[in-house]
Amino acid sequence: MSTCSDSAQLQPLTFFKCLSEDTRLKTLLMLSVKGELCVCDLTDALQLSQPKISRHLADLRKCGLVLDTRKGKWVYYQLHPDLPTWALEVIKNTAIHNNEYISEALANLSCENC
Amino acid sequence: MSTCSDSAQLQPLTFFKCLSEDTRLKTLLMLSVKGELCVCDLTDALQLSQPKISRHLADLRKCGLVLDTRKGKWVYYQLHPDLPTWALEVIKNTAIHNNEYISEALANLSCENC
DNA sequence: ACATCACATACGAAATTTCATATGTGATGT
DNA sequence: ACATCACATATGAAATTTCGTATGTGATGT
Repeated sequence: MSTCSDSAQLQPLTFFKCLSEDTRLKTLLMLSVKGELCVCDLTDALQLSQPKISRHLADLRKCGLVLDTRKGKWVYYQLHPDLPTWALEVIKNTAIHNNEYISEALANLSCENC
Repeated sequence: MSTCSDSAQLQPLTFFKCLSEDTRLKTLLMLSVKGELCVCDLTDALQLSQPKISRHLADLRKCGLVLDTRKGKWVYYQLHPDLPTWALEVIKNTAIHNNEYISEALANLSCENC
């Protein structure tokens, strides 16, 4: 991912580059299903190292796809409320029709998020 | 693009990797608008070298996103009729809401395709 | 038979992306 | 003041992707 810190309107190519990597795609689909998740939820769900998750979240943040909110020690991520409708629909549409792609990760979440 | 010659069901990650490159994304969006285009239409529209277009079309073909049909000297490409509905909707949804992204390329098409 | 046209593929160099390791930061507890 | 927890970032090596040049293939025309 090239760092796309252009605060301009979301370009389709930028958007799809964000979706073209396994960790980022699963993160976005899970957020669309779960509403919000913290970094440690994602490391549990995806069974990946914390820096790896963190780096990809930074990419998504720079492109404006996710919004982070600090709550005490934890940082919670959600799909960005200002996401263009077409982009949000792509994410939701993909999540709904590809359940098996994220079902294992969702199952790894501790029950408080279920 | 890794050559994804798996004839299995289209995986979301595979699909979005196809959409994560400028030439491939514009090609798919144009095909969704125009129905079918030959290689030379695409070189004209995108102002790119023939081998470059051809290589990306091969990627899209291997992933099952496009279908090619020979008509005399020309090879025409279209979105694959067996594309899952969710994937087709992603492409159409993106094309409709990002007109400016492909408008210049569409304008470069000779009138027989307009 | 030969040339040409439209397109496909091989190959290697260059650019980009990914990732693990190491280090930094800010908030909280003692 | 110090340790720790949850997370962020820098760096460089490795893997992957991209692209131009050169070459191959099949169909058509002469």
